[in-house]
Amino acid sequence: MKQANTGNERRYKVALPLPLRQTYDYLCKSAEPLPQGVRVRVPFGQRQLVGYVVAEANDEPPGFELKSVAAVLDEQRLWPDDIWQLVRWSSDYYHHSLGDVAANSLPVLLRKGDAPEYLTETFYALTDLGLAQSINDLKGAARQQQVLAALKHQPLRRSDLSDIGVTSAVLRTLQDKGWIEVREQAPAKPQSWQQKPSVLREEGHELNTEQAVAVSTINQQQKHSTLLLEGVTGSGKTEVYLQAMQPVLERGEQVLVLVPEIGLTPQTLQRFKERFDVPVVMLHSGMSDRERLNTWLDAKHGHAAIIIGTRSAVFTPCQKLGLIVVDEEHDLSYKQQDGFRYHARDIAIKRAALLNIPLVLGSATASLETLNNAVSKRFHWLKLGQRAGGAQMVKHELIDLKQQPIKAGISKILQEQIQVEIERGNQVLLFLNRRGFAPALMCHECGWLAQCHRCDAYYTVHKTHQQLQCHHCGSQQRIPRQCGSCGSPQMISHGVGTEQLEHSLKEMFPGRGVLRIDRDSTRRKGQLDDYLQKATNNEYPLLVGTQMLAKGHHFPNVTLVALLDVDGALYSADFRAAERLGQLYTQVAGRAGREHKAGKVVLQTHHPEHDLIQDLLNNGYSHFALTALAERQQSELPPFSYLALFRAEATDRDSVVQAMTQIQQLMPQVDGAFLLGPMPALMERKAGRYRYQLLLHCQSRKLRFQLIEHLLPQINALPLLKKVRWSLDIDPQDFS
DNA sequence: AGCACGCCGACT
DNA sequence: GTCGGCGTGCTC
Repeated sequence: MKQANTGNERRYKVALPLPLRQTYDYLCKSAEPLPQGVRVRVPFGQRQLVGYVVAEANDEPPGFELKSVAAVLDEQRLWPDDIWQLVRWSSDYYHHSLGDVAANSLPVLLRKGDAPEYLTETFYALTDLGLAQSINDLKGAARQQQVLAALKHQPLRRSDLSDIGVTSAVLRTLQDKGWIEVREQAPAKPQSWQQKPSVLREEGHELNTEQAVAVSTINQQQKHSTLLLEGVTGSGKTEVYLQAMQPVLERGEQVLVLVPEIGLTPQTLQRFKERFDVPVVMLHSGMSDRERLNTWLDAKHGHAAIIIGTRSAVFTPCQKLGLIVVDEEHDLSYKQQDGFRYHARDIAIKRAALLNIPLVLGSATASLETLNNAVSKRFHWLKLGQRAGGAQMVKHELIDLKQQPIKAGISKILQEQIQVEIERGNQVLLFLNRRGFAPALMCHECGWLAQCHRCDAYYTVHKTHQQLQCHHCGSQQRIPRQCGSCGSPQMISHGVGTEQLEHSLKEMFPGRGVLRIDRDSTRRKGQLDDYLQKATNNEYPLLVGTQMLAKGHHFPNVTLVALLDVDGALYSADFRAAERLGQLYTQVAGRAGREHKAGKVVLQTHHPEHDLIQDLLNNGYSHFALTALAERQQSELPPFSYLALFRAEATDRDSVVQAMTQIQQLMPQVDGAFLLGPMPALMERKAGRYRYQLLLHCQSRKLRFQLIEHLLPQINALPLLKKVRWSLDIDPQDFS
């Protein structure tokens, strides 16, 4: 073996997990050059960081003394080629620090420098001496006899032995005799699933024509292609996924399934496990760091056949990946909203292209980006129109709030309809996207509204805690007894939130149970699952909830769903608001009347004549979305242009505006690109900071890339940009 | 991002 | 007199 100090000293470019888009040079002695991507522990200022080798440096060395790598953590890079390429591509595409992208793509323990190994566990095993013992010679020692018998086939964990009643004393005795020994080893992995005679545990369901076409189209793909599987709730998307996965698994290839954050339920996992006799693993936020690393290793080494996970799972290495599925591809949780602002769906598409494998995007309410790709034939477009299992189609109704008496946000007509349904023993689901008791506290005498001191927003009234809360910065205070302006004691709440809705429903329908599901009522761990279970079991006739109730849950007994207030989305400053309302409406409609009951969806609005609403209700999401797409084309918005959003915030307004103006002035005049702003964010002041934005529109991704690459070094050289907090968002989804 | 250095207010 | 607030500047 070569001595380390006989190696040559080389200089390396190292990417660090910082928001800085630059590498740092370090020296390292080794016989062979370090491969790209290898983790190194390096001194950085006063601390030590885990960095990633980018390349051996061959430029002019800097004029100061370099530090040396403290430890080389890997012999080879941790990522297989496709993931390493994906990491590099993402860093370019999002103009984000390579070190931070690399760190984000790894489980926490690897980020911190741990070895990419399963945690070893303590096992007890027979020694050669122990193996030679005749068990029958131990007639007087039943426990010892039991241990020897148990260990005869394989080593066991301490906990396995405890389970069969073995005490430490017995083990000690056997150890002293030299018959058993303690071994540190990784847990045994099951026999490789690729060798199994059949990957199926149970046969698939019979497919309708559309499903069968979808499955066979997916299975015909020999190389990379993206397929949009468009189907309303209940049309049997999951069954298509399952049957499309079967031949992939039979070839011994893995499947990666991405799901939205809250869509990751035990039921999802169960469905896969019931169908396939292969190892299924899940990556989600509830797992410990160690569990996540184990799962990551299972995927990388091919022990896991099906890998299900949320956004960050798109970077999970796989030994032999054959198919990627992105379920509910329109879901916002695929876009990371801070730091490395990537979109997991887009990265998944890139990954499938790199691996030359098919990718299925599933949604009842495809995003306009995806829909446009389907329309222009870049994606295969597979449609499931029928509701599987014969569930009946839902009816819909618009209630014009202008002509209605309203109580706690519920119109008279709606109240009557609720009454009818609950008397029949059915459940009713009411959506209101505003938690708390009321969205404002107002003085009855002078109209003064209690406003957050740190944000451009009103306080929300929370009666249960007797508090005013700001939903934007989290500040809270006691409900004042007097008006802050005229001193009048007549303070009244203004508007309706879910908390008030719950109270009012209890008064309107005495003796009927009301279950409220929102962030406030489900704060405790496990509470959400518990409530969802109670809702599914028909324990409450009345269900009240915010958006979090809209996705992925099946309430078979719900026959009436109402969106209490959709006006906000109709005249929003955010050009995506209408698309989201269409998605919410369609998702919610899918909640009503499944199984064997007819369902109805009711929308309450002051603008029943609004084109968007009319289109949505009369022609359905697809038509609505195509109309919206045409409008986007007219106004050159995504997906017909490519956006980049510069955000900046600081405690004083002038610095922010000036900083943004300086960026604006750096921007060259180019055909096919224009810059909008500086403009204040939708909420100009939040948590005591002023926030401004600059929006870059480009005709092509290439132009956007070039412009930003041109701008970034200049921006970094501006002194004022060091005084404000700024960030860059590629393909922004949210303009708040 | 951290972490240190630095210069101004309420406390054992 | 000091502890600590977060503004500013730097990290190979």
